[in-house]
Amino acid sequence: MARRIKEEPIVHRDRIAAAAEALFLKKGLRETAVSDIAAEAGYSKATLYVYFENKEAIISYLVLKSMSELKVLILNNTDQNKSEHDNFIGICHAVLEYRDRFPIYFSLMQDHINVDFTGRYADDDKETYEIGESINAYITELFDLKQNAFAQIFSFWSFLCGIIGMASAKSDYIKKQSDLAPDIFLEQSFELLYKAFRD
Amino acid sequence: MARRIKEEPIVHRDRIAAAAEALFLKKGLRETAVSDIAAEAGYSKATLYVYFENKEAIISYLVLKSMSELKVLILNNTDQNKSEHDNFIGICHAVLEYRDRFPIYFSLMQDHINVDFTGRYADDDKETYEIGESINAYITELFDLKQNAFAQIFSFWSFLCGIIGMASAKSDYIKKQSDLAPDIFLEQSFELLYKAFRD
Amino acid sequence: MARRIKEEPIVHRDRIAAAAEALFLKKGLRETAVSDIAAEAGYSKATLYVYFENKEAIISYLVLKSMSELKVLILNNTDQNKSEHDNFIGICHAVLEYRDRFPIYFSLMQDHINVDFTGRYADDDKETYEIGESINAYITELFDLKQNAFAQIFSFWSFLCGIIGMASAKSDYIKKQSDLAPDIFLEQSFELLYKAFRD
Amino acid sequence: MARRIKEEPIVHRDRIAAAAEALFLKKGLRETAVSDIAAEAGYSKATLYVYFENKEAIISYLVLKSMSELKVLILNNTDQNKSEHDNFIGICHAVLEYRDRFPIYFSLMQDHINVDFTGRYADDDKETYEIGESINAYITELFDLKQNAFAQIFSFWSFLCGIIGMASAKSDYIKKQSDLAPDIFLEQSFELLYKAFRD
DNA sequence: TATGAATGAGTTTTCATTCAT
DNA sequence: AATGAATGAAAACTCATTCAT
Repeated sequence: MARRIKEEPIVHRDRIAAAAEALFLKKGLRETAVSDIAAEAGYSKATLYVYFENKEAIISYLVLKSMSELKVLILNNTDQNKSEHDNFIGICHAVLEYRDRFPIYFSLMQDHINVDFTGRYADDDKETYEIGESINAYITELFDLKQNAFAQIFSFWSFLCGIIGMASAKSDYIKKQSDLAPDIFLEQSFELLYKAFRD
Repeated sequence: MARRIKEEPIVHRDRIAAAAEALFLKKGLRETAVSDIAAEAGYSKATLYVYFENKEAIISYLVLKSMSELKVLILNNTDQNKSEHDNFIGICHAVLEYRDRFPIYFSLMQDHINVDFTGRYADDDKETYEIGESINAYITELFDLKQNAFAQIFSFWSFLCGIIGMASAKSDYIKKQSDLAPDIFLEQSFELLYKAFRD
Repeated sequence: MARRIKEEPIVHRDRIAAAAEALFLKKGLRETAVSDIAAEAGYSKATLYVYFENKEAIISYLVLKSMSELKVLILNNTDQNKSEHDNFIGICHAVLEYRDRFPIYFSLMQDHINVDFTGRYADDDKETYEIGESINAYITELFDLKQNAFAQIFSFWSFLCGIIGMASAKSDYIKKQSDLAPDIFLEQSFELLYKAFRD
Repeated sequence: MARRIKEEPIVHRDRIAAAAEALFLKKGLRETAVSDIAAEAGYSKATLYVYFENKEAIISYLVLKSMSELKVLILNNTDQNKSEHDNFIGICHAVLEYRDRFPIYFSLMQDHINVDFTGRYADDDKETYEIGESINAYITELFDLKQNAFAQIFSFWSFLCGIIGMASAKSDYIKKQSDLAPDIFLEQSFELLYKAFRD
């Protein structure tokens, strides 16, 4: 292909990451070959390896970027001046928006956010972890959690990811069995969840 | 190998499934090759294809069997004479036991229990679905759910699978951040969840 | 390709080994790809991996076979009833014949005959080693070596492989600088070497 | 084609060659990538190709330089006033030192010193050849060889490289089978070799 | 019914080399 | 004089699946 004008490496990384994201979404992680990503991004396979150590590093990079966006989404959907209830629901909505923007990473999260940084792509993974922790710190402050802050937040995330993940995976089933649009169903579930955490 | 005395196909299927289960558990789904399963089961690779259309069909069969066991577990952990709270926690424990027995299928559940039976291994998948429905019917009766039975049960399953799945995936993280053993943490979460559903 | 009549695995292994040998000779070890060997042998690449664990295992097998032949060559070129001098020269000739039959393995020998059997293809490599030891034992007896048998034999092999290897690699140079045909030159060198070992 | 130019380029060539040598020594020839050499030398990969036609040319250059050092080593270890025996052993030690300094090139020698100068890196290879010839001339004079000078020297080199190469490659084997440290073993072998050449 | 034999279609990764600037 | 950017070509190896017997 035509030689490119000199660009910052980050431009290439982002172009590759965007192509990878599109394909992961369309075909799944394992089913997307490095050569597919290269073709989609308009580079040769070898060039990918100039910008990313390997396939795993592309994924880590993508997870990191999505985590940053999740944080922004959460900040945008909450406000110290709002009620506890509204902030709670705001976070639920942030995660919902996140799922719409990054359907892949949503299901990845469970596997990719680890405490174990012994892997090789530790740089990105560690940063991802730290953003996650900063989100948790923000929530702790927002709700003025005292006791058991960690356990409460961890439970909350688990429940929330559980319901959003399942509702996404089984939206047809929900439609078939109830008359609720999946997102209406989710609104109800968020309220249910709120009951678990208030007082 | 020596020709076997004629046996019911189901015997072969179960033998193969048992071998597959052991290997999936030890090495994971993708990492277990069909030839590994054949060797473990004492058949030739080609023979597997006599009893199962392909690898995916083995998984479907296994999911079906595990779903049956989940139902048994739930029946064993609940009792019409117990309190609502105890039955609620009983089901949570049933799923916990299920995760201990079938860690693989637990994480598979989200992907494998579908309403869409247009696939090729519909027979087993449909049966799996039906067992699931019968579990839901049992729960509806047990808690005497009237309004919104489906939505309530679906939410419950989603929350429960979310918390158990996350706690399993991140047990190290939990240990690092709190002083709770994962299963203690889960007990607390189950109680939290109970708050969401009691009136 | 047409399905083959059932044959013993060893037939396939030998067919593959023969193809590999021809290519190693023509193009060198590193320059011969597994797919070249497969094509030459008339199998698909995947089939090679049915019969050999990997490329290295093909080489080990080939080295083993050549070592067996070397032993035969040595036995054929020596005789308890002959003089020490004739047996000495007989072994030199055996190695010369060996080089003509297996030019590749001759240069491989230095790398492939090890005491270290920690490798994965230990089976063949170990057998190779044992044949080597049996050759050494035979020579010890043939020349009635008492003291320092090992050091003497090891020196002898080293000198002999040195001269034959160099003469093969530099036959043009020899022709250019002297008027000797390489093999005449070698005869003289063998006699020179004999002087080193006779008392 | 290499056109020897000016003064400055040689500085770059030497810097590159030094980096290459260090890496070849540490990781081996094939295992050292051109990009490794570039990084070690502090140039970009493309710049290497300004100073050397390709990787092979770097090796040729290195072989040339090592050949020069071998000559120095030989001169330092011999002396017209010493006995024939001492000079013989002196040369053996020179090669031993050479192997310690350039383990890579030692094993390369057999492949790299050719009479065939039709290759593309003829300039350096030819010079290497000429230094080799000058070493041979020196030895011819040192031992006052008359008849068969070439054949004697060639045999000598072959035996010597054979024993030193094998002793290096199989030092573990030597230790296992005898109680000799490899270099003690070599001293004995040098004496053995001397017997072959004295009248 | 059972299987030995074979393979097509991949997979990730590496690296020497080129060339416009 | 120097290089950033890009890549073609190849490498070793894997695995689910087929089919003649």
